[in-house]
This record gives sequence, structure tokens and C-alpha cells, in this order.
Amino acid sequence: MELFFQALGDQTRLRLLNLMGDQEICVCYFVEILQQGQPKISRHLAYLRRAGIVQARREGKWMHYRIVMPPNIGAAQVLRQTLDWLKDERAMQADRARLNKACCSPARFNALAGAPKPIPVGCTSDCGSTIEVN
Amino acid sequence: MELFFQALGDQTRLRLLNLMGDQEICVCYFVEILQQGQPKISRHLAYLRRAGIVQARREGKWMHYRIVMPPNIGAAQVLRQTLDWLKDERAMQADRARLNKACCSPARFNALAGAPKPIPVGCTSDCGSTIEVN
DNA sequence: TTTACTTATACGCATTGACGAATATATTGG
DNA sequence: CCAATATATTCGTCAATGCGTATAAGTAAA
Repeated sequence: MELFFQALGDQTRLRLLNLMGDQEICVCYFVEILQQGQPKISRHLAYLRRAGIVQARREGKWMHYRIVMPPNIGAAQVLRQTLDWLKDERAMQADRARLNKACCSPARFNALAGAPKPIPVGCTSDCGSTIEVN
Repeated sequence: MELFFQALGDQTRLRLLNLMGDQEICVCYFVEILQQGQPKISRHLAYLRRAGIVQARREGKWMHYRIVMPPNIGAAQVLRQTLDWLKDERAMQADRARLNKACCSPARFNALAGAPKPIPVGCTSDCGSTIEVN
């Protein structure tokens, strides 16, 4: 419980969770959208993974991250409320807007040229060689 | 938002919030129930106060703390959910049980001999010289 | 005003965590 | 195997935090 809230107590991690909201997203998208160094993004994703809040899936060179609801009822409810809260915040809305823009025309962002787009969760079209991590 | 979750990311502070749940409680009760040093309790209460999650009221020598709902809708909802979550946790239930016992017979706890009992929130029977703090 | 009592804060120390830079690991394609 | 790409981890540094001890601040009563 302590660990759970500690994981939410960081601006960068909240921004990451906000972007994942309801999609599975590639690390390179986080780096591009948040305009933060790649090691920093990876570290925070690892933190969230240790806290059991996100899961990773490898697809070739790319790693996709998505939110997983905690088995504990209380934790799941708090997490859901938190995600709703994020949607109300101006800065978070701006991040989501930038993600949508990048999603629609990845070519505009050099770094995202060949990267896989975010995938809405529940879309179980297995694209081939993907491996669940953690 | 970051500060809010950081405030919840500590075991002692979660125990304090659990005990306050729906009553206003005197510092000496926290010290007795949690069996922790008084400076430690005070420090964590100060942290919660800085985060805007609790308020203090002075009554003579005693300080009473109570939870205050954040003005932000999202924060309030998350806080409420969190308090409900606490009620489901074994360790937290044990703390509440000890509080009730101490409440019913403060005389049994030396340290609580003349201390004011917890007061259910909403009970606006102003007992005289009380000062809102913060 | 002196004393006792309750609570808050200052101090020193140890741990944790965040960061950038550099480097390691994993995968793909030549 | 080698090079290129994407991601993870390590390292050194610095700020934040938690703790116990000691002490300060506020209040009530003698």
C-alpha cells in the first residue's frame, strides 16, 4: 500500500500513467511526447513495474507498456479514480493531445518514424512474436 | 498532485489517517495507540498538514487533528477511496480496535489519563477555548 | 513566575530516490 | 559475426525523507 502510493508520488510517473490511460504505448513515444531523456523514462517505467502498476510486452526491438489493475479491490478503485483525476488536469490533457497528434502522423516526429503506434487495450490482434515481460 | 500522493506514501501516515477516519483525535492518542515516539507522530502530522490533508485545532495543551477533504474534486474522491481501502486492511482494523478500547476506558492507559477523547466529526459542541490552526 | 505537561522543531545520521552521462543488454538486418 | 537501433542498467552526485535524541514553544496551574 505504501509502495503503491509512493509510485504515484512523482510527476513523471503520473504523466506516464496518464498517457497509458487506455492504450499500450511504446517507450519511444513516451520519450518523444514528454521530451525527457530515455534513461529517465525507462527508470520510471521500471519503478511502476516494480510497484505492479504496469506491465511490459516486448515486440521485437520495442517495449510496450500498459496499466494493469491491481488484484486488490481497494487499490484498483484508487487507481481508477486517480486516472480519472488525471484526465481533469490541464497539463495531462496537453500531454494526451500531443500523443494523439503524434499518433496520427508519426512521420512528423523523426524519432517515431518506424515505431509501432499505441494500441488500445483489449485489442487482442496478436501481431506475431510478442513476449510478456514480468 | 505529486505532493498529495507522497503524503499517502508512508505507513505511519496511512495509520494516522486510518485512525482519524471520521473522528478528531488528540496527538497523545496517536502516540499511545501506535506506540511510536511523540516527535515521530508530530512530524508525520505536520507533513499531512503541509499536504492539506489534515487540519489541527488547539484545545488548551492538546492538539486535535482531523481529516479535511481537499477542495479538488479528484483529490477528494481519491482520498475517500483510500480511507475505505484502509478499512479493509487487517492491520488498520487492529489499530481502530485499539483506539476504541482506549476510548472506552482511557484510565487503563496511563498516558491518556486526563486527555480529551476523540470527537466524532460534525459534533459542533464548541467546548470553549479552541483555536483553529492552519 | 516557576513548574509541569503537551506538542513542535532542530540536529545529526542513514536511507532512498531522482538525475544525467556512460555503458550494458537485446533484437534485427546485413 | 558486425553494425544499428531500442531499451535497461550502472555510476556518481545531490536533494529529500525518516528516525531518535535533544531542545524549544505553548499552555495551565501552583
